[in-house]
Amino acid sequence: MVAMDMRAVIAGALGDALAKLGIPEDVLSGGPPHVERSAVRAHGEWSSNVALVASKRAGRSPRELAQALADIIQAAPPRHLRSVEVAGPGFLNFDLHESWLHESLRNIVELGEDRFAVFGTGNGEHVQLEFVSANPTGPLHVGNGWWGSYADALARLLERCGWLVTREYYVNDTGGQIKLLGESILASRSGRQAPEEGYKGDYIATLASSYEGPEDATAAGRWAAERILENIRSTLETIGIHFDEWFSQASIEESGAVEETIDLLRQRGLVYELDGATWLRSTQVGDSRDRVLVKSDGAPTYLAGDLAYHRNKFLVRGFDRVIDVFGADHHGHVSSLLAAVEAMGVERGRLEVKIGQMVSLAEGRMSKRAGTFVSLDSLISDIGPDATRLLSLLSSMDQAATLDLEIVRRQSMENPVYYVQYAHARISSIDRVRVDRGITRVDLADVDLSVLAHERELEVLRRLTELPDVVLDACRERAPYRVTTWVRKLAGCFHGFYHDCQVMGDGVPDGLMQARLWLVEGARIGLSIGLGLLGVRAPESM
RNA sequence: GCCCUCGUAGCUCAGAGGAUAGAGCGCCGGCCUCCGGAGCCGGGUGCGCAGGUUCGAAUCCUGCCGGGGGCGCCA
Repeated sequence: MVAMDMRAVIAGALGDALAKLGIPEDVLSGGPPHVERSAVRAHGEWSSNVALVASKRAGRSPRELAQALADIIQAAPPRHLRSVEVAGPGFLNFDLHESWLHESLRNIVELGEDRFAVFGTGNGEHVQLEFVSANPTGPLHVGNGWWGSYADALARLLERCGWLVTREYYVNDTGGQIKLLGESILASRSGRQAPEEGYKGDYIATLASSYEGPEDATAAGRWAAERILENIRSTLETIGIHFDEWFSQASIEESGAVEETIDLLRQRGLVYELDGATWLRSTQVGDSRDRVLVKSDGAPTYLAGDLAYHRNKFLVRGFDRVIDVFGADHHGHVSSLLAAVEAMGVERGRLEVKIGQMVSLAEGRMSKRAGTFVSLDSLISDIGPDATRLLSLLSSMDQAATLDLEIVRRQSMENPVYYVQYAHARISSIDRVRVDRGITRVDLADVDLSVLAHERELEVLRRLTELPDVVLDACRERAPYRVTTWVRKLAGCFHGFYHDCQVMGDGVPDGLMQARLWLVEGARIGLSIGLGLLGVRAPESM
């Protein structure tokens, strides 16, 4: 069954009313009509701007048109409608009877965690999500965790909205960086000075002490990269990030796919030779400068490998859509990638590149040079996996963020992680008390929900009804932090309810207790879905 | 210099064409015969600047100012 959709009910009533006035719905000036939740309670539960956008077409003033629509709707009101009023410049405000919220709660409980706020928008299309993809030359930093948490939460949103998602890590296991890594290992092993620009962390010495392979930079580099990658994998596992595929750059270079890709681009007249190197004429497809594909020493550039990789994604494996999530430091790479992929014949729009902004810590700049580099591992052991995820998903990834660790170290309400998890723990606690007292929850069908009339109760219910919109918006906007914002609001409503409305107790009549038990169950479902999307545990006790 | 991105409360951030711009922290003050006080309630400040589009702009467009990032035969 489908969750009750009040927007559809109201939009339907408006459509019928417009039809009665002889106004076609599809050609309105001033943009599409909206039916949305009122920002202010005094404006009813829902409101619509339809009279504002249709007034020119109708040849009547917005308020006049709104009144005409209101009259028609009043004459045959849809279910749950208490009143419809014209307000402001011509808004229609719909005030609903609380039965709307009671029916919604029934729907939510019946659908449950697995079906409430689930959509088929993606239609089973296959999306490849590439993220983290950090060079296996050192431990992950805080930014990798931040962008990784973003991407993984986005994957969960896409899955809930009907896409099939492959999570993939592109492993830069070849090229100059690996050789440099190997040189650093070899230098450390024999007590020599690390090479200029080489890798110098403690992990280099640790690795070097157990390296028993040949005195060959590439061999040593590959050996070290494998071990570092294993550590990266396990770090990501601790914050709930699991990849379906670890795609090796070396494998694509060795397979001949790079040459095939360059041939493909050459056929389109986009490749030329200069100074012994092979160049991509990317300026012809919208880039700011041409780029080298094959260096004069014969080795392919990172771009060439990446283009072959993207050709593989689209033209070999046939993903319908690809989303790359890169850190801000990969920014310079984006325009050439987009341009070249389009030049391969992949329609613009099938490749999306999301760039995460830089992250800093409130208690000190994060800088490799200054030696204040903070590893993701140390962050996780400091504040825990849940806080690491939630902190990363607190705000938009488009904005450079400052993480305040002091707050999430506290075990109190100021800490958003505790705030939302505690709400869930309280729900579980209520259920434990219920069982201890031998109270049975009556079948929902036999419970009268109309006794839920306290403002605290209604707030929780209203919030719950927003979740489907939140999921859809967050997915479409690629903005998982919107789920976080909602979860925090729901938790807030729940704490307020819990404070003012005792569920079980001497003064609480049986009927009200039963209704409240179901409200608590609804809140549990909403919190579980939200936290699940964020990859944050929903604990039963804390 | 060019490209991208972001400027919202003292701080960290929501709001992304709608009506009176919201939270948390910090600061001040209330509330414990109560399923977990790890909580709840109240108190006030703000859309970087200037134009434009629109019935309506924090939101879209242009310019400027400011922060961050990028512009390698590195990845």
